Parts: sequence; structure tokens; C-alpha cells
Amino acid sequence: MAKVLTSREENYSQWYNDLVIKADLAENSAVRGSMVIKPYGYAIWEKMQAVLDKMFKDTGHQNAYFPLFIPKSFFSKEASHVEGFAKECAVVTHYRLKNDENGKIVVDEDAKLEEELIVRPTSETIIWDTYRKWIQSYRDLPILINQWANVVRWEMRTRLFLRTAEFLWQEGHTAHATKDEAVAEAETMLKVYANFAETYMGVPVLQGIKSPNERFAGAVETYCIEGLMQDGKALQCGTSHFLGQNFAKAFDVTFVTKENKQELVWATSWGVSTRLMGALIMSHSDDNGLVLPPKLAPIQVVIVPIFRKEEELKAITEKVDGLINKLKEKGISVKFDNRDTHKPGFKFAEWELKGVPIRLAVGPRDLANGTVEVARRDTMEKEILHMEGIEDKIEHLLEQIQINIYQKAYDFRDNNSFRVDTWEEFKAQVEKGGFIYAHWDGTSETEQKIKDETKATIRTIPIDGKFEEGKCIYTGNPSKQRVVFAKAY
RNA sequence: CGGGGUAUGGCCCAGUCCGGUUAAGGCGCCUGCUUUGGGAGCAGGAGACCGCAGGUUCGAAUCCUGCUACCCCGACCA
Repeated sequence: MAKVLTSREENYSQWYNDLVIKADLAENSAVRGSMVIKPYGYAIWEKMQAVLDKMFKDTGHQNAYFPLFIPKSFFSKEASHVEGFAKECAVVTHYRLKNDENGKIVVDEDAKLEEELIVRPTSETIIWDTYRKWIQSYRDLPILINQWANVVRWEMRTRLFLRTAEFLWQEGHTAHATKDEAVAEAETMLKVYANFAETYMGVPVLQGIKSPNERFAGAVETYCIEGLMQDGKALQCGTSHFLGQNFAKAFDVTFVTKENKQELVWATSWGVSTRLMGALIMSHSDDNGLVLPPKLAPIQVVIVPIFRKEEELKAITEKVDGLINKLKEKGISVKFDNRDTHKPGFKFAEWELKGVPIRLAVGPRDLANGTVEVARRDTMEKEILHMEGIEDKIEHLLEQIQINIYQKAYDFRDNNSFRVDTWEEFKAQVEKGGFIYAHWDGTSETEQKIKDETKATIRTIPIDGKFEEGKCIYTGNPSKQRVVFAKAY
């Protein structure tokens, strides 16, 4: 088989870059750091959106849309928030172009904006400025809103899906009357994300909270789900924030309680982005290409006819037409690849590269025997089955593949999670990769020093982590719980 | 923003050191024939102001100057 991908062993990040391009998911654009998401890649994102959107609505949220542009003055109202994002903001300063004396298009300096506009890196500020107008009484609460949007963070170094200057995401922004309710909301959405990652993406994730160093700018507490990629590096797959009353204070959002008292509103925000595409790719795929979980695959079953003459294709088409309908009735997406411009071998390789979970091949031999060749992408196994009742077997096989993909990723994480108790051991393990459960004294200084010396950061402090007395890996100071360290994307 | 590298048909790239007149090859593309159960073969064909702007020269992809873009490594980050 002709090799089109760099192998993972040879160069993991090159493998990833090759795969994104070759599987037709996305490509670099004319704009530095911004990508074009191609139809096949976007189809996966759309499936993710559809599932998540339903999950959000099932938990009581509604969609809305807020502006792309945020007045600079709004942005500077919450001190730690602005500090966190200031260095990566795109700023709009003018609203008109003109021809200069040489006929070149230039910015019209006369069209300077009174107040500069920030291109949103996230929407807390514009949303909380709006919520002030929406909220007067406890009767107006809670507000449970989500928006699907693009945001811009002017990153210095970018990678397709994992970090781009502009990316797509959803951001939920909720307002509550009590602290407990807001905390519960942040935790609920974390569970939604974890459920989505595991059940649909087949990516096992650790759930926990972020250390202060890794916390979202403006949050009181940041919750996260963390996945482990095949190269042993961690990838944050989603975050949910308990924002306390920070934004309510900054934007003066108060409400009157039943007891007629003025109080500040409690807030949360939560988001997942097209970065999930990166997690999906890096969790399951192999040296032959993408491996997609059936629940998110744009095409779940591809049928490749094997034929010499048009009459043969016609006979095969008649035979598989019924099967295609039966599969569609089951809600299974099928592609009949009847192109006569490519040979079967080419198609096999191409659909493997694109990660289609199941491939059926039907040729003259099968027509004679009433059979079909079934190949599954995750294990690359092939078997010949009778056409009779094949649709039930395919439905079942898709479920099996979904389970197997998750199990494989789970086992990988399990085999790459380590408990480490000495600094020497820790440094050695960081080099090898994986999740490292170690004791930490709870201070930002120690975390920073560990990061400076090893590049490993605290990915999460597990929520369901067992409390256990121990000594900090770095300082030897007492610790009550192991936290998870790893090198991260 | 530091350090390194690259720029030549749609893509990968040779040629650049040492200047010389049809800019080589592979992939892909088009046409035809033969093929089709794991990325087909043969024959023919189209496609390039050699990143941009100057300069040196009889002559520049090649030498000089300036610029721009992209990639890799760091600092920053979902």
C-alpha cells in the first residue's frame, strides 16, 4: 500500500498535520493562523454541534447570538479577564478604506472609530453588559443561554484545529440567583461535556478542577475535562467556569430578592471548540488514516462495487439498492461509491484514510454467492457475510466499533497513567509522557517551578480523586491529594 | 518578538555554490486503448511571467540590495 502519511512513530506531529490535510478535514488559508475547514471536516463538526446542541437544550438552555465586536471599554471592566486576554486581541480601529494618490487601497485615517472595538476572544463582557438590562428581579433568573460563534485569539503559533487564530465554538453564559445554583450549573455542564466526549467521541476524559495558574481569566473556579492523546500529551477538551460575582460586579448586574434586597448575580460560562476535532483525530486514528467513531462519522458505511463492465455495475447497483434503503431506514448514513474513475483498491485506501467505520465490497463473486465483504476500520478486520439480514449485523457492528474505539482509548490512558512519588521519577516520566498522579503542595510557586523545569503542568485536580496524605513531589511539603500532571497541547 | 529554514506548473521538488538561451523529474490533470476483489499499465497531451521590487551583466531561477509570505524551534495560549 502506498504510504501517504508520516507514521506516528516517525513523527507524531507531522502525522497529525498530514492526516488533517490528506483526510480532507481542513487546510491552511491565506490568512496566517486561520484555517479553512473543508466539507468533510465540517460535516464532523456539524454532527458534534447537533449532539451538543440537543444536550444543551435538554438541560434547559436556549441559543442566542451576541456581537462579534466588543467595545474596548467593556473589555477592560473585569481586571483579571482583561489581563488574561489583552495580549491576543485583534482590534478594529477604522471603518473605511480609500484610494491614495497612487491608486492604492489604504486605511482612511479620517474614518477612525471613536471607540476601538475588540474582536471577541470570548463574550463574557458583552453578554454581561446585556444581562444587566435583562435582570431586575429574582423572577428573571436563571438565564440559561448558549451561543454558537467564532472567536479570535491572536496566537503566535497555530496548528490546524488544535490552535488557530480564529476558531468555532459554543459558549454558554448563565446567570443565577444563588452561588449554589451557579456552581451546580458549572458542574452539570462539565458532566454534559464528559458524557459527550466519552459516549459520542469515544474519548475518555478526566474530570476535575484547574489549579489557580490554569484557571480561566475572571473565573473563581474552572472545571475541565482532559483527554490523553496517543503521544502521551494531554489535551483540554472542554471547560466550564464558576465565575462567582466577578462579572456581576464589573457590569453592575444586580437583582431584587424575594425579601426585596439588592444582590449581585452569580455567573457561569462554559465552552467547547473545534479543538475537539483535534482530540477526535489524535485519540483514535492510526497510520492508515482517520478512525472515526460511528456516532460522529459523516459516512458510517461505504459500499464499494467491484466491476469490470457497466452491466456488472448495474447488477451490483440493483442488488445493493435494497440494502442501502434498509440501512437508511435504520438511520445509518451510507455512501455508494460507484465512481468508474477509480479502482477499488484506490477507494479502499481513500475511505480508510477518511475513517469510515464500515466498508462493504460487493463484486461478481458476491452476486453469485449472495455475500458481501465487510471490513471494519477500527481493527482492519474483514469477513465475508451473507447478504441476508446484513443490515442488522451492520447496525450491531457500528455499536461494537463505537464501544471498541472507546475501550482502546481507555486502555491506552490506563496504561499511560502513573503514580509517581519522587522528583527524579517524575522528571523521567514527564519525558516519556502520560498522566502523572503526584502530590503537590498546593502553591502556585511550586506549580510554576515544576513547569519551568519539566514543562509539565497540572492538568486537573480530579473531582472524584481520593484524598490521600502525602508529600509534595517538589518541595516535600504536606499534600492531601494527588493531582494530575502532564505535558499538554 | 528571538533563533533557524524555505519560496521554481495544482502538489512534491532538481537546477542556484561555479550565470549561457526548449527549466529536469515524480504525483496529479486531459485524451485514447487495455485494466478493475488493496492506491493500474502503455501511448500521447496541456500546464511555469522561477515569491515581489530594484540592481549588476551581452545574457539572471542562478550574483547583489531591499521587501513580503510561509514553515520549524522557543516565549504565550482553548
